[in-house]
Amino acid sequence: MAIDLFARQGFDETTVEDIAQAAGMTKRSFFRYFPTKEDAVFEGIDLTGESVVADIAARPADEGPWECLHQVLRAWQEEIHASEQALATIRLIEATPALAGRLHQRRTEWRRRVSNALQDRPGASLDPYTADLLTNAATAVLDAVSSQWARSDGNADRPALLDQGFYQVHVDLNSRQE
Amino acid sequence: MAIDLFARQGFDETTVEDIAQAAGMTKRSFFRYFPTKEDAVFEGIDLTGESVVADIAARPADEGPWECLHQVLRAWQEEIHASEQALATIRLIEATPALAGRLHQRRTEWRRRVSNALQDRPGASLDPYTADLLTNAATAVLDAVSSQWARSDGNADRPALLDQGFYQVHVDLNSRQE
DNA sequence: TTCGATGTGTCACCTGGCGACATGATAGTC
DNA sequence: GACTATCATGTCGCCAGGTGACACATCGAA
Repeated sequence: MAIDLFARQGFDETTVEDIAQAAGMTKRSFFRYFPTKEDAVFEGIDLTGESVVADIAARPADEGPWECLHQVLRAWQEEIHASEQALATIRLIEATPALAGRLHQRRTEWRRRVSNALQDRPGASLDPYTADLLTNAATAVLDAVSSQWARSDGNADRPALLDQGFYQVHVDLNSRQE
Repeated sequence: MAIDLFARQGFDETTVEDIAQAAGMTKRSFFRYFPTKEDAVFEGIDLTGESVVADIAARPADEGPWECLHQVLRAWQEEIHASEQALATIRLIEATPALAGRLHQRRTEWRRRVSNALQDRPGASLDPYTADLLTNAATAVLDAVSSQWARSDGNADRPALLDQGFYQVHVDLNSRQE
């Protein structure tokens, strides 16, 4: 709904009242559904990654954390970006700094939880710094995948890109350099 | 100046008029110095990385891109975070989503330029995706360093953390998995 | 029917941010 | 020393995002 308006006339140029009116409600009501104008863009997309944390805990304990992230994120983003509007949404986000910022805010929350989930895996003995490195590196891959996917006008194979990214980037666990 | 106020009473609780008044100017004048309220926090910090791009071009051509990033960022962040207020600033940013978002916006610009600079290095034949992976992975390390440094109350050795991060994370250049 | 919960509209308000214009200081020229 | 262009700043008014308080309606349970 709101995304159509944003895509047509731009994010900043679309007021909350416009969106609300188009949806047959009041500005005040809009803010009862969405905490901010930005969040209307992420409507229906699970960015907090409830499932991700659970999935991490469910992976076999003898799997390395990097591979674990790889498998979980592969499943997760396939599910997320099955949407029709994915390309338009990504383009919109890339073109709108405020949206990129908001996405990052959500991701920050998400990363904290993922980082903790990694540390909590049975048998894992990760220090917080390494857990952050792993988590941040994973989002680095995710971001690169999104960019490349948008660059290809949505034609690239997202899972393949993700796999490639996870193969090209690795994270060592031993914190001592040899 | 503004950071003191933010640190004392919180970012949202400090209005632009407060800051302006404390600085002996008008609200309107404040916005002539800073494009947004957030930017007052980053006062004096070079986030656009003018120097980084130049430094990348100046590194020896036979150096791998990951090592190149490592060396350049090592120098860069030593310069940046020599400031007294660095810890307070990082804490403030971590506690204020809006600031984290704004920082990320700046970083996005920065990453685009760094990614291009990597591709433009003499002798480098990086595809855009790999260049993005390298750049994003580097910021992943930077972010983890900042978090860890804040976690240690500013006692950790930032350059050492950066080195460790760059050793633990690597990025392969060959895009084919073997 | 009555009651309470839930959803929505209305109104008023604060704040960040911008555009337009006025004013004052400052520096440079004749 | 008077004149003027320039720049910084103040003043005013406006828009839009976001919140709190309150009223009203609808609907299901008792």
